[in-house]
Amino acid sequence: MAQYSSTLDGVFQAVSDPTRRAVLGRLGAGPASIGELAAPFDMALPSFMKHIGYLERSGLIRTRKTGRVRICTLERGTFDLIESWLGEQRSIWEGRTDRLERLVTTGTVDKEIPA
Amino acid sequence: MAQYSSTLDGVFQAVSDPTRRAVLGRLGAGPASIGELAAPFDMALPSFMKHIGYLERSGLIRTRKTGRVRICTLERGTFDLIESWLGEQRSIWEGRTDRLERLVTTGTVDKEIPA
DNA sequence: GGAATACTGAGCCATGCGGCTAAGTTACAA
DNA sequence: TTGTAACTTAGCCGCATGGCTCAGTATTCC
Repeated sequence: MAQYSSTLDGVFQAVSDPTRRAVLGRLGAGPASIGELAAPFDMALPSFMKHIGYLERSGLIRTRKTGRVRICTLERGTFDLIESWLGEQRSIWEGRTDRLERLVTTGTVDKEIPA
Repeated sequence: MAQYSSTLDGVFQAVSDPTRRAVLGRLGAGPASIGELAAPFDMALPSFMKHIGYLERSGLIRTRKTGRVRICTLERGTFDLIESWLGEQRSIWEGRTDRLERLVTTGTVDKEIPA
């Protein structure tokens, strides 16, 4: 229901777990219910639901409930956060010092999406 | 000394912390000592050293000690792990089902670098 | 040699994560 | 209306993370 703000922290954390990456892979092929998503894993449902929770809070997926079934869909746009961070990193290597200056003075390279 | 094996788990985990991302940003401009790297952060040195440890274990940086100073350098190649994962993800969206099949049967999209 | 610099190691603490079970709740089916 | 299916909530457990302090080691400088 609520729109979760996607942060690099949250996205990278979400994606650092193999179970969650597998779920993202599956959802890349199209929406699926919790039950379908959970099936391949030898894990109790409540445990699996925690993973879904992280993915949703990170903004990488969205879910909606229809009847007694919850359907999950991929939020492809959120992956751009990762890509743009990679790009920034590489642009630093290239020696574009404009951004570097800010980095040295503020000690951060974070770029968060506006809520 | 030891070559650490870079896994997606480790790399994403390492990169999910703002302090560590800032360090990577700084190192993008060239090697630096622990002291130089730690300076911008309001944090005790041993705490900071833990971050360096994670970065090194993930394979994102390398360090060597010269005299009493430890110098850190970026391992740019490790960033490719992230990029290739993004690429795989996108190729699933494109509908290339070869990889998808493996995904559905094994329940994983992991790709680890051989030790 | 003695002091200062630059880490390093040991260990404590609070919180978060990834798993579990047991007991709800809600919708669909018979 | 009585089940059953598909989550959901609550709460427990052990380990990891991110911070700290305090003490130790190893270089370098005077």
